[in-house]
Amino acid sequence: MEAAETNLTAKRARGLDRAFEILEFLRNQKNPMRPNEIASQIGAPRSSVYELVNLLLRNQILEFADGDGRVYLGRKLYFLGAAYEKQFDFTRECENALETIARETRETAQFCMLDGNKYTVVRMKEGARPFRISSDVGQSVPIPWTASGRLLVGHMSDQEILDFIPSQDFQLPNGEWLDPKEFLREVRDATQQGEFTFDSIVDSFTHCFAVPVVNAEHRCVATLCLVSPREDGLANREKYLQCLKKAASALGFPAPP
Amino acid sequence: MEAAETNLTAKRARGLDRAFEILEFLRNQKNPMRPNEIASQIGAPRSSVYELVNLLLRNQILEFADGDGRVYLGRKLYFLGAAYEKQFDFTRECENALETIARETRETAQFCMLDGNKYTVVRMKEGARPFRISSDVGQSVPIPWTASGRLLVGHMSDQEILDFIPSQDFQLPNGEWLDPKEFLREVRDATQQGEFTFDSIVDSFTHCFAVPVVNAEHRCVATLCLVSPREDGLANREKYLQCLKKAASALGFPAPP
DNA sequence: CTTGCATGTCCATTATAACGAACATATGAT
DNA sequence: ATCATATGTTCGTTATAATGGACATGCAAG
Repeated sequence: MEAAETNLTAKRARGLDRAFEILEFLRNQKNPMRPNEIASQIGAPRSSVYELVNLLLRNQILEFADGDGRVYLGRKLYFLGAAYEKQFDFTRECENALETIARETRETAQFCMLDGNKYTVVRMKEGARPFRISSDVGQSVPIPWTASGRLLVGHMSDQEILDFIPSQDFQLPNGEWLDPKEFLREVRDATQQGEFTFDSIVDSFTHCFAVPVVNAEHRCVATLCLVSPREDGLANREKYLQCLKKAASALGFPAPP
Repeated sequence: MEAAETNLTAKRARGLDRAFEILEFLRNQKNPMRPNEIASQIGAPRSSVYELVNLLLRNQILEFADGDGRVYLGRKLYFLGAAYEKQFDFTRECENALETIARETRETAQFCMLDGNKYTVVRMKEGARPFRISSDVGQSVPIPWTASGRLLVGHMSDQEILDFIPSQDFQLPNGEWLDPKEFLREVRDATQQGEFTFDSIVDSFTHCFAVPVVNAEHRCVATLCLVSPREDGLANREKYLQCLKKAASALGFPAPP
């Protein structure tokens, strides 16, 4: 056939990939949905989605969520996730660390990791202030928007980083574009210093602190961070950083992910 | 072809099913394994397993666990599991319930559900005794071996139950066989009473209490149970049951799974 | 050295999975 | 009544995924 020049000729997607696309989509929607709706939203053939959804239902990876045909993530995923958590048991130590940090600083403490090529808050402990600053656990956020992002990609080469982060993620919430060169500089700097702090890009009133949690190979596999009102952040900078670093070094991490 | 009489002619397995078979296998092994090893253990073609493992690695469903080719359940599963947990938020209430029960009784309290056609402990709070009785969270156990099992299948018909539970699961750990008829009687009785207690089948020194946690349709979707030394169980029977039932009725459950 | 085993890669074959399009049905708006 | 939209099902076609077997490598036992 002639139209071979662009290989965008609507390739067939693999069942496995579609399946995980469905799971990821439901995770982002945070609500049960109809197969039909899923198909149209993710741009997949309906017949394929129906078949996959049935397969996933059979495996308890999905479950019917209401008596009305809507499906959502299933129990099996919980069990598998729990098994992961048990093996790489960051939770327990992590919870302690966040507890300590939140108590000592009275600010909101977070434990963050990469989720694919996005940043996400895995665990959070809100601070003790009357007006607390918090964010959603499990949300996927563009890496360049976050302080932690500067540390989490520190083990990659410049080229790898640029290939890894979707280019549109350099557009900040206010519409401005962050120069990738500038970002790379900050990455190198942050990684070398073992810290990164800045006035948050995603709003106008918070200051963010991030320090790396490293594994045996000295690779940053997660971060501990603190979100504070700007003036308090500036006033307590050294104290906060020290608190974070102490907690981070106490978190012993095993294998290289 | 002639050999059509048995359709055991080594059908091709579906990628998705094999994939989940791999995940489930790793979950049971509780340890990272080589693709090769996985293939031989689950009796799947090596080439298929290698291809699937690579696909799963790409999707972060699996991760390399040591620098040595071994793979284990990945971070994405944790995130998906967390999303499930958030939607059907049994965890928070559940933790409270277990806490209360364990405090009031000083015995080990558990929150249990079905995992496919097995019984599993989802959450546990150990009691306050000098010698505590506990069991592994996340282990799959034959339904007939447990007190909770009598309640968890209560919504099915006799025939459905017998089809659902693998027949060899009626063989108890000591080798004896439990008569399915007897089991069905106990199921009906337990479901009607809203409780089941017995001297545990899996050991010689514990007594188990189980009460149902029901959803809006009055279907048992989980159980709360208590594991105590036999004499204490007998001595405190009414008190323990009342404590469990109070906690169970406080656990409000939403949709039908 | 040879042999065997465990591990990983590559490739041709063919059973089948993903797909699109047609069909079926209900619901609500015009 | 008519149309549009959302939902779910069925089926034939064809691209391709699952498979077995050949090949390559490293390592340890004989």
